[in-house]
Amino acid sequence: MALAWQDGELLLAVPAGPADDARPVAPERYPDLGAARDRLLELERAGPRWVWGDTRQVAPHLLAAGVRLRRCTDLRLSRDVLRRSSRCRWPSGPADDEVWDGLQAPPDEGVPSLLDLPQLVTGPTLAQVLAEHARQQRVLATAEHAGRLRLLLAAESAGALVAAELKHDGMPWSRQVHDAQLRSLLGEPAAFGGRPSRLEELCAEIRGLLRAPRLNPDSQPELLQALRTAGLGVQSTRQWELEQLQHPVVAPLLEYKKLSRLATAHGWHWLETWVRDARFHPDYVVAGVVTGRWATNGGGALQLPRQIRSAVVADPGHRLVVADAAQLEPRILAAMSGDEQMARAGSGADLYAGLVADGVVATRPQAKVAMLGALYGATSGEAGQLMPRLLRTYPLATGLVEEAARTGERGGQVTTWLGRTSPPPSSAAAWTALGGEVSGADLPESERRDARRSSRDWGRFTRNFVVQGSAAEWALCWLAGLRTLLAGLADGQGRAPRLAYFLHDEVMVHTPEELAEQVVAAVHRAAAQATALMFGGTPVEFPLSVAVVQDYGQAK
DNA sequence: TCTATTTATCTA
DNA sequence: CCTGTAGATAAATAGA
Repeated sequence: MALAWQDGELLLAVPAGPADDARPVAPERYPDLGAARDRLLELERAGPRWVWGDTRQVAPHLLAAGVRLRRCTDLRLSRDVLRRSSRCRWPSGPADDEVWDGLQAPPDEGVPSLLDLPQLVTGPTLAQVLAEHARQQRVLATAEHAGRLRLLLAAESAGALVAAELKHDGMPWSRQVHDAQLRSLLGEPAAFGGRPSRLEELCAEIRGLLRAPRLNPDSQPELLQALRTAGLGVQSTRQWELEQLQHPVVAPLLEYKKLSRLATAHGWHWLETWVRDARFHPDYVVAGVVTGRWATNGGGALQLPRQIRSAVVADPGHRLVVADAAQLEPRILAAMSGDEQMARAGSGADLYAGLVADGVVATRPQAKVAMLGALYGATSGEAGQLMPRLLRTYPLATGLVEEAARTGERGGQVTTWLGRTSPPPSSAAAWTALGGEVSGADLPESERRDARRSSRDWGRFTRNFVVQGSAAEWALCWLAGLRTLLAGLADGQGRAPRLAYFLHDEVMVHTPEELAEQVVAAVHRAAAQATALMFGGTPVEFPLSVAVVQDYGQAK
């Protein structure tokens, strides 16, 4: 069931017979989405997987028309995965590269309407959509672990639908609570974009203490100069370095920096820009991070400071169900590597407590440091010291990330559980230089040192890639499954729970109060489904911490 | 004057 | 010998 915008029309290719019947069919043509709406809903009843070029160009208009389709294949996202994956061979030769590589997110001009669609949308033609889909199916037919790749593409495409819905539905946001919180922390806002009153007070205090009456504390060079003139031998103005100092200016300066950050990143200007109709409408970028995590375009949705989370308030008669996957990355590592010892350590709700029980470390904070050190590639400090025991106790789990690191250091590429492959290292020169040692023998020492360093840097990247990327896949499967389960829920008045937020390993659902317990159950079911889909009968558990709250500030 | 980089701080 | 991953965002400043 393929769909494309072409020459100002909506074209629909509906297969005449069974899926393997390749007879060409004449496309159905509609002048706009409104005209096609009833036909789309009729076809949707059979539960098809819709195929289109780019969800960003289709879903906003479907949502504006009140149409929520269940399943799709986003050919742009699928193509990006398949072209890079080491589990399959992308064919060489002409492949409409310029069409697919040039796809841009449509401009964000408020709510899309039914009428202005054809002008806004430029994308692949229906013929190009069908050709690309056929190409991807051929590639999948001969792929290794094709089932995993298909799961990844389905999850990624479902994620694209979720991202569009999150933006459309928005996150409940209380201007009143946000404004009150800003006023209590920052004081009165300034009329002409100047500093809020509390920041102005702190600025005056800092200027007095440093005897620098014209100092702008937002200017790093000016501030550094002023600190040195006051006799403080600092190298930077970073928080951790300032904290070491014994000087009356430190306290107001640190407070100024913290509040200044809040004012500029999530202050009144942010509120005006991003919140309308009591909803925050963030612009998520699916697979915007190389590891497959999501990114955002403006609005800072993935960096909402804890200070203002209490402004996320459920509507009257509603609740927020906030769930996060506890210690997701180490558990993913245990499942991927089949490390039964680590699986046992994670059999309770707290994997770090399990590490203590295994005698690897003495305390829970040490367990956390050691585990993160293994995932990130720490070699020194406390994490480095704890590493030998971790390696000995969990040889399979730690072996997997060590191997990924070695591969990266050699300039190789690594692949996640479902099949997303890391990019090749950027500067080929560094690898030949390192390379090994043979060809690099006549290079100056400084260049060999640079090469060794970038080799190790890349090793840390590939080490983390396999775990972060596979965790992102689990989270995507969880999210997609939850979306499907939520679609079946509604209260007596036809009100439905809606996904409201997604943050790497955390989801939020905005739901009518009487459905809250069903949503909690759905969140758990979706997690169990994600685990089974990805890892079959793994002994590794993926516990959630779930809270039903009135506002986001009450969660965690 | 406009664009690119640096610095700092926020998130998992 | 090296000194833990992935990002976004804004303001100030450096450079064309």
